[in-house]
Amino acid sequence: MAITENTEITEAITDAEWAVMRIVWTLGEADSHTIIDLVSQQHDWKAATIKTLIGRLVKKGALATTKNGRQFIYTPLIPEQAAMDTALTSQLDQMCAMCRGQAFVNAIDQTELSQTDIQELITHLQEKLTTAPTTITCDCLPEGYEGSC
Amino acid sequence: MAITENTEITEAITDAEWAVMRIVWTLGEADSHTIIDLVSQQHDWKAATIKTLIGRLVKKGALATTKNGRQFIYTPLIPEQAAMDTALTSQLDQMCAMCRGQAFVNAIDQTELSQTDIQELITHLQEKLTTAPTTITCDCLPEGYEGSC
DNA sequence: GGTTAGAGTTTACATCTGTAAACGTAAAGT
DNA sequence: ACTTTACGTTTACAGATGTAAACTCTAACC
Repeated sequence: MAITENTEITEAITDAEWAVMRIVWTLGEADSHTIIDLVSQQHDWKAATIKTLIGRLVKKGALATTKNGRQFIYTPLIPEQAAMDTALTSQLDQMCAMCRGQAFVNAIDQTELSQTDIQELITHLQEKLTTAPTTITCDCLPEGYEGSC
Repeated sequence: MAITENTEITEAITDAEWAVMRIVWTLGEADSHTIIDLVSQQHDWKAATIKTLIGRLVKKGALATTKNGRQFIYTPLIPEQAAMDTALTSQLDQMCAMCRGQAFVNAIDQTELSQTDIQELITHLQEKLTTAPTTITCDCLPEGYEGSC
């Protein structure tokens, strides 16, 4: 007797759907009017388009609905940070293991980070350094093949 | 008089196409037989499928072809690191600016990095720290709205 | 109580992706 | 020269995604 069926929270959120989720994550909950209003100010999408995105997010278990009079209140069923982690990690997982470090360097270079963020990253990295391997092997070729990019 | 038409190197590489690109990036160049052979060992795809992917990559300007007898030699037209950066950055760009730091922390936690990588990251971060803002504002809502996630 | 507006649902449709068979053609072997 | 191979191209097709109109109700207003 689960509250929500929660068959599998793990349906990937598409690029367009991210825009909707960000609104709901930030507000905590929102009705469709609010979502449509705010998303329209960021993207040149018709209300109908945003309705479709909301519907798909509900169907894929990313948003919960609570009846409120004639309309629904939408709330996130998956945490924002978890969605971000999943998105980043799946992207990284398909890249050469050996090159991921450099990818981080470049991504971090191009990202505005707060002093606190940076300090936390440094701390984590220093901790990670204590158990880090000397080298990471390129995993672009199948088992048994040599090569590195 | 460009060597290659290079209309726009910026066509995104899809998940399946990454598998092909990684082989070519690692080998520097490869004929289709080699690509099909190696990719088949990593993915349960038919040769025809891999041929399709190669064809699409050529069409979208990610791979160059050089005739060699009855077949082609394929070479990357976009650098691996650039593709990785683009993929990561576009992912990050659609996430809340305020949460990106934490996303990095989590992603780095789940990624194996070499001592050298980590040290380079720390150095970069220490450098970045000198000009970092105290806080990053949540940019999930449209201009003029308050809110943070 | 009848009308209406607006919320959610259905339907639509082109393009992109993943996956693959079929085909045309020229090189390679006999 | 003839056949076979196999490389690249064309075609196929279902499901995902972006984008949006049309439709169905029911709650709200007069």
